[in-house]
Amino acid sequence: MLRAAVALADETGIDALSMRKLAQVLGVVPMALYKHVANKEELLDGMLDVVVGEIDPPAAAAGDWRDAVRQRILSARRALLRHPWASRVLESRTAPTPVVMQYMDSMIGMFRTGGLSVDLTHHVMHAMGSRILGFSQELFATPPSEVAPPDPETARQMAARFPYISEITTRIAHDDASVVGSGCDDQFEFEFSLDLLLDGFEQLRRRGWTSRP
Amino acid sequence: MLRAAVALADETGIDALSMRKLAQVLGVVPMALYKHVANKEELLDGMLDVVVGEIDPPAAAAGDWRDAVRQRILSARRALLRHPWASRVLESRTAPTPVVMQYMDSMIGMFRTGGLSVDLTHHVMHAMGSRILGFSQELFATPPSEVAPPDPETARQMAARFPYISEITTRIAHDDASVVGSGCDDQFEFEFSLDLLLDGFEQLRRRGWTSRP
DNA sequence: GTGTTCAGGTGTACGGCGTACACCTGCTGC
DNA sequence: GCAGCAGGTGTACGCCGTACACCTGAACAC
Repeated sequence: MLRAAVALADETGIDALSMRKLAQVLGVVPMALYKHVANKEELLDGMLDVVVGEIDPPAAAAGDWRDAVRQRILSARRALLRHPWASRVLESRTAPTPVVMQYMDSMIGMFRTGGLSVDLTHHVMHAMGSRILGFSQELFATPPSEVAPPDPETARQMAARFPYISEITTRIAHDDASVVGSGCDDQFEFEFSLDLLLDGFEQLRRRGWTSRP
Repeated sequence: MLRAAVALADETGIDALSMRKLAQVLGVVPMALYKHVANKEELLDGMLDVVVGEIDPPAAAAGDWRDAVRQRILSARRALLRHPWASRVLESRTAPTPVVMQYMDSMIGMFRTGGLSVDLTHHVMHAMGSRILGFSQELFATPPSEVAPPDPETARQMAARFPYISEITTRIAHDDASVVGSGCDDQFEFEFSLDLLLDGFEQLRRRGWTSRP
């Protein structure tokens, strides 16, 4: 049932996932689902557990702790990208399931094993935010090639009104003139800030940083 | 009408905000609202514009660019905290309104004025993510004192199952034994990662970092 | 074999939602 | 005096989650 729900959400989007639709796919009456989950929230929790279950376990320790963390987080990212609805659902949750807590715990363990203090690790986890689960909420990530390129007139108005934005967008357009797709390289952006954070953490660790001097 | 919607969401929460309820508050029939907004999405967009409008404009440049950015982002944070629903609604949006774009543009301007290259600024904006608007998606931020402290037995089970999590939570509990409220200091956590990022950006700027060598 | 239990499927119904569509009202400018 | 129009009204549709009472058939004890 959870598999069916995940598959349905993958195919038709999370907004189209209703108890009724899911029941229909399963060839069953809507209320039958309630013998397996208490309510829709619990269904969503279960679906997230499936996704989190797809994340690779921590790699055997070798070299820098940052490599291990990086690798795992990129695995999480891959899982989240396979199920585009998962990040939005995750954001809407108010309490973590045991499966998610298990993941968080092992993630914390990777920092601790890397030599970060309890104190630093705590703040590090906060700083990572949703990145710990492989996604960052890019405000208004534009789905590729959704909007048609604006006509020259409105483009000129845009440039006048939002000079800094247009400075960046023209730079991007120029940079990947050779590449097929236009727009930002989400993977690059994700790794950029991930590495920035991990390097920052490492510097604090070396300095023996503490929040209470 | 937008003010009424914002006030209603502030009081009763975003989930309780329906076109019907809002109409009722305004002493009007639900369909009357559709003479002012095309649909509920547009209403939500308008409400966000109100919130974003509450953010202070950039402070007059003085000293480090980081101070100016920091100050503005903390102002955004205050606005977002006044309207707890705003961050969740923001996350659900797919396209920015002109008001939000204006804000983003001026934010980019602050980085550019600070001496960051177009290239660096672009990635910096991505790295900031939702922090640019004053919030970070803390996964599962626990509302203060929502859950009762678990009985000793389940606490012991928790500690056994999630050793690293409990290591941190006991540390937190110990640290603010003197303070009234327990739990994390969200403001501290926010500023911790904000400063970590800003300092990271500044280092890259000094080094003349570029994504295309 | 008979009766009990129970996991799990069924059918009906309720109250909520967003909103399409046709209609009405009262003010404005000519 | 009247057209135009901004804005409020009433009805209705199709969707949603889910409460509640009911049914079915297999597992099992005796």
